[in-house]
Parts: sequence; structure tokens; C-alpha cells
Amino acid sequence: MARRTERPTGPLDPRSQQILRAIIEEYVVTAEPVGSQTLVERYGLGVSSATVRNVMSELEEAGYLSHPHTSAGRIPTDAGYRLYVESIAPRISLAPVDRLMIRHQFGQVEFASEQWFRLAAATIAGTTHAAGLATPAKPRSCKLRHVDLVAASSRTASLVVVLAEGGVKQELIPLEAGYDQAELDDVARLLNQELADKSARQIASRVTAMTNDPVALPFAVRVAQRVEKMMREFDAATIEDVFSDGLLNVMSEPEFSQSEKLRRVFAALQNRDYLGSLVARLATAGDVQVLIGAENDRAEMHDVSLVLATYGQPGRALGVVGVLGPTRMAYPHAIGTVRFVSGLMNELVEQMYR
Amino acid sequence: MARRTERPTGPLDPRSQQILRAIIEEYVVTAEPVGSQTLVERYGLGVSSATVRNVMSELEEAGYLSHPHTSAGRIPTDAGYRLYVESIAPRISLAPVDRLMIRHQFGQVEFASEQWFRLAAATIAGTTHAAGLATPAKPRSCKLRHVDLVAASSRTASLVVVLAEGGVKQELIPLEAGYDQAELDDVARLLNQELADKSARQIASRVTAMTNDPVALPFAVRVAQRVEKMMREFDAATIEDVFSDGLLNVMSEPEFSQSEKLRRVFAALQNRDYLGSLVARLATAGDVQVLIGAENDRAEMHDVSLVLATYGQPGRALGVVGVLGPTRMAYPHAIGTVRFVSGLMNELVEQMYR
DNA sequence: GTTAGCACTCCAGCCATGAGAGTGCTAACT
DNA sequence: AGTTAGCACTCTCATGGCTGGAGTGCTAAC
Repeated sequence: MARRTERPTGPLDPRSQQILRAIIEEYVVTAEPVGSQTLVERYGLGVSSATVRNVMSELEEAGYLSHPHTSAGRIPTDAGYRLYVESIAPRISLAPVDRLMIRHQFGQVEFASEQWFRLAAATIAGTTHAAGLATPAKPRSCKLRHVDLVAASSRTASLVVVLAEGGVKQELIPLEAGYDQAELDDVARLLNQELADKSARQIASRVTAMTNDPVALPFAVRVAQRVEKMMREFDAATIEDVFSDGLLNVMSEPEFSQSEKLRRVFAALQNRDYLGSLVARLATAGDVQVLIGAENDRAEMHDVSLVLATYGQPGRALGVVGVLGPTRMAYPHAIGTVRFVSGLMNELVEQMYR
Repeated sequence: MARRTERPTGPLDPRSQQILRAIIEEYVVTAEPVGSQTLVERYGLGVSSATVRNVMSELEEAGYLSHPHTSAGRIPTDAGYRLYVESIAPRISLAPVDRLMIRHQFGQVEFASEQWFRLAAATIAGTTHAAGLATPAKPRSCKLRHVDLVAASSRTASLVVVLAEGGVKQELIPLEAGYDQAELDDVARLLNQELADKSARQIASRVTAMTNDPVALPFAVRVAQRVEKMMREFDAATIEDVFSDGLLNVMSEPEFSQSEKLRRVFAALQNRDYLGSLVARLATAGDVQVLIGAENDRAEMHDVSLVLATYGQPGRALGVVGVLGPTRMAYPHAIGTVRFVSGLMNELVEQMYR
């Protein structure tokens, strides 16, 4: 209680910061509690282990470190990582070697935009040895560009919907009567007149009008309803498509050798709503965002950290790239990688949309 | 050595079979070696534990059972499971409850064929509590139906390729000059004349002809090359798209609580070639195929079993559905489910392609 | 061919033990 | 006042011996 007054409330003095940093960097590689001895040995601190112990106990009291048990070394708390990340984040930039490697990988794939985000996830997973996440840059709300009807067999047609923003979706649709391609073209032309360049909402109202129109061709109405449904799906599916790569990397981390925790993480990732809400949160923030352990809303994610950044243009298309790894993660490298990749993706999107 | 002559070479007598079956069924639920005592208690064998012990040691000598150590119960070997599966496989049919449930789930999704195979994987994972696998029914080799060029921005166009078999693929393509939609339509019309209803091979030769044609429009040639590339990808990507669901289920099995083994399995699954070769093997077999433990080529898969079946029509489109689980797996239910789902998928494909 | 009985084997859990790592405190030093 | 050496103390982890129990394999009797 007497010590209460000593509790540091303001920013840490430089030495404490240095020690915190050393502890984190040591722990990140060893995955074992760090003792005062190892610290003075491996990092040139210029003080004795006793002094380090004093500092460590202050840091613990301030909430930046914790003790698995008495007489064990310290491990960083989420707050410790947070402080660390904030102190280093602004001046992180990725090593030239890594930049070069990533650039090279992106050089391979041309303009097949569908593939960018997969590549981003794979690249991130590769260089960080954690899991890479990426979503395609889906437009906010999209307009129909063009509808296409192609006979696939005598009983089915393929309905292709193309968006102004470049997306495309295809479904099969049954035909009762023996429509031939010319008739399908007529229907498609009609629908394009009615629906092209309209948003999902506008299409919905046009389609209800058509549905109630007694002279409308029933087949055309059916197709129109289908188009409306597909447009609705486009709108809803902002982030449905999270691509992840390298979850296996995370599996081999020692803290996840008992698979139960990781199982929960996987399960949480499959929940689309969760990632959707994350992106919503990110959309406002400019730079790389780091969510450490318990800073994640979900209990399942309390043992992992996320390093995320958006890419694309706020008005038009927005996607997310990021890293998922243990809280004991090489943050500088992860942040550097995510920052660099999101920048690269920005350029690519820029190039794409003029 | 004296016993050598007693070694059973022919089929097992009924009682031995019954005991083998009981051991397997007990082991499948408990995941612990099965002793002679428990066996006579829980299964009405009508003989004493000593007799069971005799039979068990015969079964072990024949290679159907094994011993983790002396004085432990028996566990089935891969050969034991194999015998068991073969003895029950022909007369397995799924319980009406399960049939109903699966039918119901398939009732929800309409004609969006793209989604069938995902649904199949999810359904299988759900009812078997193991991992569900499914590939889309990709056509053997496909013909181009139709090409579409739509301006996406002043500098990019969206190139949509539609296959006769109903597939669709989209990529962005850069425009240097300020093409407008009318010009794009012209190019598309030209390409459709040249390339429609042709296979990937035929398109390739047409495109080389165009490339060498001095009067051909450079932009049209570029697009044609792109189309050719996309067609090649369609052809190559027979099985690239394996959808798996419920790998988490397998993670929670006791034999995989040390995650290393499972990690290997996941890694093997990511290798497309492996699954491709599996499908090739399957294509010839009519019914459900079961691959137990070491029967899998890959060492990584020696601790898991696969229950697989094809669906679709041999000539046209072929896909695979299946279960991946521990060798200690509820085979009857898995086989029943896979058989039923593949039948259902057959019907759906039938309906689709007339 | 089947069964009861029994010796034997091996594992899993338990406890005690000791080494090692690391702390926290106190008293001396600068 | 801050730093350091010294030391007692705590806690974990690996080791080894011990015991109970489960299950087998064998033998002799039915």
C-alpha cells in the first residue's frame, strides 16, 4: 500500500522501456519466461540483474508484465505488447530484402484482379510465418452493368451478371420450354434495358413492378427475380470471402500444441459476421491496426493477435489484408509486412480503377 | 512356429468376425484399447472372456488386431478395418432420419450450381462429425460459349468468359486508349466469331494465327491471348478447387490432440496434385471407395481414412464428395452418408444437364 | 472346444526427492 | 537516491521408486 504512490502513471522512463522491449523481443523468439539474468547477458543493458529485477517488478506493477508463478521469469501482458507496438509502430519499415521479395511475387501475377488478394494472403503467410488474411476489394454497393443469358443445355441456361465495378457472378437457371439462344438474347436485351446501371435497391423496385405487370413474359420475370437475388447477395457479401493462408504456421507454435485453443480460433474465423465487424472498425482508421490478445472482442481470439490494414479507396472498393498470429508475435516484421503489402495493393487498385 | 499351421488363411469363421466387429465398434466410440472382459460384458457374445482372448490372439496373428503393449487391450489394424468395411459395405444404407435431414438441407439451395458442392461438404461434415470434402463437377474439357467485354473504368475493362458447360470466369484487362463500350462490343463480337464453340486447344491455334496476322487489331489480339490463357486455366483446374468443411471436427478427436500429425494432413490436403490423383483413381471405380490409414499413398495420411465417391456423368462432368476422418471412424455411417450424398448430387447434375 | 484360475506384464498415477532457475529483500556501496 | 551483491526462499520440472489395476497368456480341468 505504501508503494501505491510510486506506481508510475505517466510514460515510462527510457530504461524501463528498453527493458520491456528486451523482454518482449527475447520472449518472442524463445517462448519462455525471461529472467533478469538472461536479460543482462544477452542485451547490453549496462546494469546488474538486481537493478533489472527492480525495474521488472515496477513494470509488473504497472501491468506490462506478468508472472506465470513466483520464481519464474516474466512474460509480457497484452498491455506490455500494446506499449511496445505503439512505441515502435511509427518508424517500422520493412527490410529491403523483404520488399524486393514481395514485389517480385506480385510481379508474377498480372491483371487477374481476382487473384490479388489470395496472393497477398500467401505472401504475408510466407514472410511472417504466421497466418495471412485477405479479402477481395469489394465495392461498397454495386451497380449492375450487364446481364447475359446463354443456353447451357436444352433445359438450362447460364445467367451471368456483370457489375460495373468488375465483379461477376453466374448461376444456372432451368428452362421449361425449349428456348433457343435467339430468344434468350431477346430476354437478356429486355432485362438490360430495364435493369442496367441500377443499384440493387433500384433493381428490387423495378422487379416488383415487373412481377405485377400482367403482360410481362413469365420467364423474363423469373430471370429478373433471380438477378435481383444475386444483386442482393453481392451487396450483402462484403467480406464473406476471407481468404486465409498459412494457418498451419500458427499451428506449429508451441502455445498451440494443445490444439483446443486454436480450434476455437479457427471456428471464430469461419464466422463471417466477426470479420465483417472488424473491417467496419478498420474502415475509419488510416494506418495499420493491431489488435492484441484480449483486445479482440471475441473470447476465442484472446490468445492471438491481428495486424490488419485496409487497402483500396474509401469511396469505391475496400479490402483488408492482415496477419493472424500468437500474441507472442514478431510485431515489427508483421506490421512492416502488412503496411507494405497494403500499400502495394493500393497501387494496384489505383492502377485498375484508373 | 508350431502355430504357423493354424494361421487362418481363408475367410474368418463367423464368430471371429463377430468379435472383430465388436472390437472395432467399441474402439470407435471409446478410442481406448478393448479388453476381453468389456467385450463379453457389453456385447452378448455368449462365451467367456478366455475364449474371446483365444480368438483375439488368432485375429492378432492374422494381422487384424494389434497390441499397444502386453497387458493392454486390442486395437484394430488397418487390415482389420478393411475386413470390417468390406463385410458391411454392401448392405449399408443411411438411416431414414439422416436421409430426410440431408434432403431437407439440399432443398434449401435452388439452382445455384456453384454452391452444391460446398453444401455437400458442409452436410457431410455435419452428419459424420468428421471433415467433409467436395469438388465442383468440372467438365473434362470445355468449350468457349461466349466472350464479353465491359468497360469497368476509363482505363480498364472486365473480360468475362462463359463456357458451354456453364462455368464462368472474369478478369480485368487494362486499356491504353480510351475505348468506349461500343468499340469493346465490336472487339467482343469479333472474338466470338473467331473463338466461340471451340475448345482450349482449338482456341490456342486460332490465337497464334491471329497473333501473326499483321492486320489484326493489337488490342483484340491481346484480349484473345488472355482468353486463351483463361481457357487453359479452366482445363488445368480440374480439381484445384477442393472444398473442405469441418476439419475442426477432426481436430477435436483425441488421437489428434497433439496437433503435429494433423498439421501434416492439412498440409497434404493443400497439395492439389494429391487430390487430383485420387480423383483419377476414383473415376474408374463405381461405388464408394474407402482408403484406410496406410492404404493412402502419402505418409502424412497414414493416420486418417478417406471415404470417397464420385458424382456426375463420366463423359461430361465429374466431381468427388467424401469424408476425411481418423482411421478410427464410424465407417458405416460415413459410407452411408457419402453414398447417399453422391446419389443426390447425381440426381442434381442429371436435372441440370437435362 | 471351452472355461476357470492364476501368474505375469506393463502402464498410469502418486509421492518424495533434488537440482535449477529466478525472484524479493536487505544491507552495503557510490 | 539509485545501484548492487548476497542470500534465503519459492516454485517448477525431471527423476525414480512404488503400487494398484487392467489385461493378457498359459495350463489344467471340464
